[in-house]
Amino acid sequence: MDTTQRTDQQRSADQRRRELLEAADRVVLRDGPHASMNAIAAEAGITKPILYRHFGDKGGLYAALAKRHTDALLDSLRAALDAPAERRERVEATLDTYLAAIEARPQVYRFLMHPAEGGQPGDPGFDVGKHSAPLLRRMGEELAQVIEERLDLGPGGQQLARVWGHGIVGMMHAAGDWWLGERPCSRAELVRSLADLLWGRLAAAGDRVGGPGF
Amino acid sequence: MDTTQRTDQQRSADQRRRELLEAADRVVLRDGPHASMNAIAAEAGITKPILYRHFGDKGGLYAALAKRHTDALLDSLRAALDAPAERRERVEATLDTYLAAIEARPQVYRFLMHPAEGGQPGDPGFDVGKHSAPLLRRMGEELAQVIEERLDLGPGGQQLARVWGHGIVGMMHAAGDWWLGERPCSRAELVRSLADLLWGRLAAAGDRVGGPGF
DNA sequence: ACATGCATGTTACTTGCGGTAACACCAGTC
DNA sequence: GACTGGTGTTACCGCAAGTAACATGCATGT
Repeated sequence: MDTTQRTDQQRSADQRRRELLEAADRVVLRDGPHASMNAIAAEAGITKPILYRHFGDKGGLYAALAKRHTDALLDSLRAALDAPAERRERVEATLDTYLAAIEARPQVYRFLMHPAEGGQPGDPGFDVGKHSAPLLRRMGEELAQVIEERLDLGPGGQQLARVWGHGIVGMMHAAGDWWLGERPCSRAELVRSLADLLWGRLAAAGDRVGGPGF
Repeated sequence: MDTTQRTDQQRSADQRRRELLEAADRVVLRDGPHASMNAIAAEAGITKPILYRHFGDKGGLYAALAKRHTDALLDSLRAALDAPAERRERVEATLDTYLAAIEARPQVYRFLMHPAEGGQPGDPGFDVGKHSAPLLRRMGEELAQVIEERLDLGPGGQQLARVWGHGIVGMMHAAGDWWLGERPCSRAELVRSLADLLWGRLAAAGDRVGGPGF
């Protein structure tokens, strides 16, 4: 077994894989998550079985595709999270980074959020929590880690950080999703409003005249 | 055209529709969102074409099904939101109501959150925002309305309330989804942590030793 | 009584997609 | 020149969505 040959083959295989992923990317970007394996294969200039040899099944391809974009987005977010500025500014930068990303490529975003597969055909249907958008989970965990590292939350802080991580990510996601659909305001306003929410303005707001507040 | 006859037919049709929906409910609860039209028809003791006559297509059936559960859940949430207590207590009650619901029937919850269809086959693929879980949207709008009605948020308050409504719902959803999968703590603890987040504890927390905070 | 609607139900089909089996080609290696 | 391993193909299976086309029960109008 020659090492150089093996390396060459490996490199070429990886190269091929990357090409296939880029083709798949184009198709998903054009057709949305409904893209069929046939269409992807055609875009790549080949036929289905090759895709299956490389990625196992559709879930595998989608997972690989999702990983690429998720990694890229997470890198951006980490950069915003690590910027040298005070807390509020960092939070706003992170929110804005995420929103800018989904605004720039809504198709990709939509694909990442709704893989809509994940469950093996033979599953006894009860895997809630595992399949819902891995991107959200990864972002949640990442943010949780940052929070836990940098904030002093007292006893039980680690768990609190995880809850907050997932909660904040979910807030960002849902608000972004809604905003992307209705565009009721500018991105900057949205960022500001969300940061205000996280800064406790909900608790601080006064009651309206006429009854007890929410 | 006799009115009584028409009414009778209508009533019977509605009755049938309800029966079909309940059968579909059972199947979805048992098999998850992968339930096939054949399976649902079999459960109802009939065959496919009848389902299609009643609901148009699978999306129609799923939409009808989702509406039932969404309405039910929203009623519960409204009750929690309207309880006679102070703001923090209401928020906690609302969070707890939602979490209790998804905890009690994860299959239903999962079905509601991942319809995974929605787009017409002929769509020119760019309807981001419309298809992602109608339940989240409805809850967001509902909460926004409550917030706007009861809180004095100053100028731009209406828009702020909408952002917050969707944001809070998203936070609740994502945290609940994660919690349901990992069960890292009790429901009460989760509720408390999320309420703390909304109450500004993130902004108030002190930096950890060794560097600027998040 | 008989024909006319009309809703309800069926069987049998088409279409399209995920996934696979079997075969063909084209390097390099012994 | 036979052997091996990777790349590629065509042709197929299974399954689920969705659709004709036909059959039946039951009220009505003449």
